[in-house]
Amino acid sequence: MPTPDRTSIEEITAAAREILEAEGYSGLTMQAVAERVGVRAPSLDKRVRNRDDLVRLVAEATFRDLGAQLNALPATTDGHKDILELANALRAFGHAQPNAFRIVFGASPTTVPPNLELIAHSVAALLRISADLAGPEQALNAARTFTAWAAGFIIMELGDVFNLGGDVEDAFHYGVTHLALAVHSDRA
Amino acid sequence: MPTPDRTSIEEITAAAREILEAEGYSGLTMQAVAERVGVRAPSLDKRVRNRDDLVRLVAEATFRDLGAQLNALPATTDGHKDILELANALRAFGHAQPNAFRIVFGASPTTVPPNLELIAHSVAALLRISADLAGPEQALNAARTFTAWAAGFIIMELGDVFNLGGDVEDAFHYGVTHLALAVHSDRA
DNA sequence: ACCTGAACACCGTTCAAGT
DNA sequence: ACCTGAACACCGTTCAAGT
Repeated sequence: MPTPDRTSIEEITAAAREILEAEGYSGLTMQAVAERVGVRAPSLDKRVRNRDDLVRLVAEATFRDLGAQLNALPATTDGHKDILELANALRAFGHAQPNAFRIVFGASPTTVPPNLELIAHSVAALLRISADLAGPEQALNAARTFTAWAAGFIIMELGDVFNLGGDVEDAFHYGVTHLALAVHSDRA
Repeated sequence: MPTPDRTSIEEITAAAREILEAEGYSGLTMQAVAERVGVRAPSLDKRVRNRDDLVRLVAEATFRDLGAQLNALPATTDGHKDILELANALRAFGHAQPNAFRIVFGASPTTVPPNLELIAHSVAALLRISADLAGPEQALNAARTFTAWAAGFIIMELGDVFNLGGDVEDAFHYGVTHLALAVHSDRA
């Protein structure tokens, strides 16, 4: 006799994301998710292979949201302005969802890379701006330089490892403007 | 009747570092460390407050080693050469101790910042090179830009999140050379 | 077909009891 | 003074039993 479903992948993922930010990475337990969606822990196994799989679901959903936000930014003809806006948006995203941000950028113990088309779509805006600044030949290198810097900065900021004083806000602005100039210099 | 010590903070820290790299962050358990140093888990409590404290010990020891390695690099009069060597050394360190590297740079769930003098000593070489390239005024901003980029790049590389093809080696070299040019440009 | 309780092997942490 | 076993409250995961 079939039993009606009491939860879904979507509900489980949403619950996991909330718990991750509220309770931290170690607080994201199968039992906590199960309780929130109203089932017992073993019942999650029907939709989620194991805890790593749950983390992967969170990472993919987060990455999708991040890509949507970055791609929705207005595109101007000024690459320097666009990259600053993109950096600010990425930073705001990291501050809003610090624990998910760490997972997406490989900083978490568990990392399962999302599928290629999701990646390609999520980095579209960054690649466009990078090509605009650095030229098509160096677009990927420029995009990776931006991403590495921004992800590293935000992860360190969230981890509270900027401990030598100075203005962190100023350091972020310094970084993005100098990076833009650097990757642009090849085209001069 | 006093009992002779059967272990020490140093031995515990060394064991923890080995286990961290061999078994991953979640494999770094009090029980595993206790077994390796030859005591029962509760006995660790005499020297280590809790698991977070154990992680802090690992982070500090790792940071100390990293600083020593970076400060031991030969200093030339060519800031561009020096920063490339430093970036390469940092990357080699990250590849040799990926899990500890993540903890040091705030990418891990638990982050307890080490004491200030340890930080100041460990980043001495980087600050010298940054001042050489960007001038004393912008040395801290330049150092933070370098560190954020390098840490982000290495964390992403270790997390295997560079999934769009291209040459990752080339991207690293592109990044460090363009960063050096960018922070140097203010002095021109 | 889905969900459950029970069970198992872990984990960190506390604490009274040993030496 | 240090170490231990026992205990407690967790955790992920498996699985036979229920509906």
